[in-house]
Amino acid sequence: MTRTRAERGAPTIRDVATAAGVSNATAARALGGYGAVSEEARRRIDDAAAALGYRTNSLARSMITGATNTLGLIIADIENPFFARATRGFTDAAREEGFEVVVTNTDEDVDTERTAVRLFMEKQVDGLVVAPATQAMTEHLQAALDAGTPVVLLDRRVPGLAADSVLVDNRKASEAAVAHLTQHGHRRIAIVTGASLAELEAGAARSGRHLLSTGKNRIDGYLAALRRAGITPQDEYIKVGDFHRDAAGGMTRELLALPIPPTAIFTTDGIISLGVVEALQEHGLAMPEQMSVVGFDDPEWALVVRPRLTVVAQPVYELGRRAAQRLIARIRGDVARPRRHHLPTELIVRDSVTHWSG
Amino acid sequence: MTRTRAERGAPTIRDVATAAGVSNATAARALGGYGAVSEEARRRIDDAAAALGYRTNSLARSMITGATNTLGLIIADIENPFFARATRGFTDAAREEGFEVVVTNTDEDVDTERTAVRLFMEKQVDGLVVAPATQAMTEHLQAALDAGTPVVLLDRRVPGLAADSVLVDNRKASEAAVAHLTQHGHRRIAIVTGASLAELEAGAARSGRHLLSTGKNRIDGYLAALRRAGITPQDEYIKVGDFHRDAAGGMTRELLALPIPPTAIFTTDGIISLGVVEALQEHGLAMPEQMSVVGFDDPEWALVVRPRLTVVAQPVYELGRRAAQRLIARIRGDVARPRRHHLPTELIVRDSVTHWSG
DNA sequence: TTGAAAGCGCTAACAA
DNA sequence: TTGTTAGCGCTTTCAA
Repeated sequence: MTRTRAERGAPTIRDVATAAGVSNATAARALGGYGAVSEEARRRIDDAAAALGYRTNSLARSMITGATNTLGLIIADIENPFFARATRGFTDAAREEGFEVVVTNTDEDVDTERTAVRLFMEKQVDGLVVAPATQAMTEHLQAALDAGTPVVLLDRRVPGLAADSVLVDNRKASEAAVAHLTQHGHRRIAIVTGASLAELEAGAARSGRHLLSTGKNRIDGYLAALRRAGITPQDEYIKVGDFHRDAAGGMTRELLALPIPPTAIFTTDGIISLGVVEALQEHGLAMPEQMSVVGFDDPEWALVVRPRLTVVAQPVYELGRRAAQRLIARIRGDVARPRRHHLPTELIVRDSVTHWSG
Repeated sequence: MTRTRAERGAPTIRDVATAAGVSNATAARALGGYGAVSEEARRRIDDAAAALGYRTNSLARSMITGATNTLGLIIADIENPFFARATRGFTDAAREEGFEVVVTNTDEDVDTERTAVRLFMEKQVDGLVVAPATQAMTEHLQAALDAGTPVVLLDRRVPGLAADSVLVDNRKASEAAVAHLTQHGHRRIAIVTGASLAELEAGAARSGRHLLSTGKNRIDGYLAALRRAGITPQDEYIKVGDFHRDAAGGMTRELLALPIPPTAIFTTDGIISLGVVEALQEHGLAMPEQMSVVGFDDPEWALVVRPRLTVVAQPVYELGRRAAQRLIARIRGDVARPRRHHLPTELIVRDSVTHWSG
């Protein structure tokens, strides 16, 4: 099964050329759509190609042109609706421009990410979009850049890396979400958020250092909103776990078991929102009367759950599109100074927040 | 930006060989991990490679070996949680075996599917997994097979195509779901289901011909369950639209506007379930008292919606894994007769069905 | 164990 | 407009 085309009997340009009675080069020009070919020759070549069932070998072409028309996409988890939607935006935009997409999940693991970058580079992808698992340990991204492969960061930034990033202003968006809570009289407000494996292991979550830019900015926004409202942040209201539903549920139960539990929770991601809402329901807590909730990202179920979930939504599909567009611009030679591309967020007020006058 | 490696200054095996003072061939053997190389030479080559920052060009390798270690995955929509989860299973299993994955969305469009197959073949993928948009017009799949590229079908079968398929017994699963309804006394049971664009345009939905094997089998299962219960199927209770939430909502409203509306609805897909539940809520209908619902697939929100959704669940992740495993077995030379690989489904009884004694 | 040489299927000068 | 001739970077005989 591991044979060259010829061994499998697949016709090459040479075969087509012979059959059409022209030279190798002429057939290549007609089939490749470059250079000048007479009508007459083109017809004979097309006929011969059709008769033989000729198919281009893009590997051979890429060897010479140096372009594979393929983009690498490195994300944490395609199953996470955020990444699924961003991927959709990315692949749609890529296709519009004639590019294909190779995808890998890292599960927020830096080693996996490193391997993916290497593999994609070896495959000669024309560019990479990465949602990096950490801010530190990103030499592999720098190496890609050094090798001349454009890199665009999605959803997360890496300070010091000369690459475009496409994301929302997470700090501002979170501040708006939490301000919505303080404006409703809440003063005991918890945050349930996620971090990558490496960071959790490093205890970074605690210290607040090395957090994903996104996670860190969402916590910062939370803290800023509290401060603005004259509220002193409390450590036991800040929960950092991994990006899974069960982890979020566990953190919620810890919050509820506190001597003085919070009256509101800010969840920083759709999957976390799900875990939190589920745990609150299991606990028999009435939302929003006994517990208000604001989520980040607008999951598909936000409208069918009761109360309907109030959220800060980001334009996820557009994030993916923009990442592709920026990357392709770079591939095509754009040498402008790399910058941060911020897309707007929107606070969507529904029913999961109520006034607190405890 | 479209330059060969040499032009970008990327070192090749030749460069490493020169630096290490050995021949091209010896360096290749050491770096490629094949053939015999002395300890001494290997050390010098590895050092030189590291010093130069050498990276394999897998395109060149694939040209010769005829294998790209890449699998093509062609699905309708990565945003659909069913496909997202299947994709995750697929890529996880592929990676375990040393394969990478290229993905494309077809949106159930046959032309897009055809293009994707051609592109992937030109890229010399080692094999293809396809969730085909139709049963008819599948010459492109036959062509792939003819060219020696293994194909495995995911979730849907194509009669007459000599390819493995990995899916559940949709007829049986649907029959079980609808039987659950008849056992609860329901006699006016509707089905809301999806079909591909081509089929909808062809009016196939009406005639029941050319439906996706999966869609068709789910309708057949529904009809069988009705018949078993001595119920005569009614055309106006059979709704076929596209695989989108809004379409499902629209069909639900049509059902509710009927002179004699159904007392229960069977939804054949997670996204459709969402649209249906949403429309029922908007309509102010009490579930399950005024309307019972059974869904196909177990969406993430099934536990946070009230009533919690009763569903027939399929092992989606495992479906993706199995597809990858079958494909890789084929790539490695398995020539057993192609067969259907059925995975088990499970009826998960929750709260969205109640007895009807109208 | 090593090296020389051929060639995978295609594109890209260059000359005619 | 066409053909000739070199390769792209690697693997793979074959002989030494």
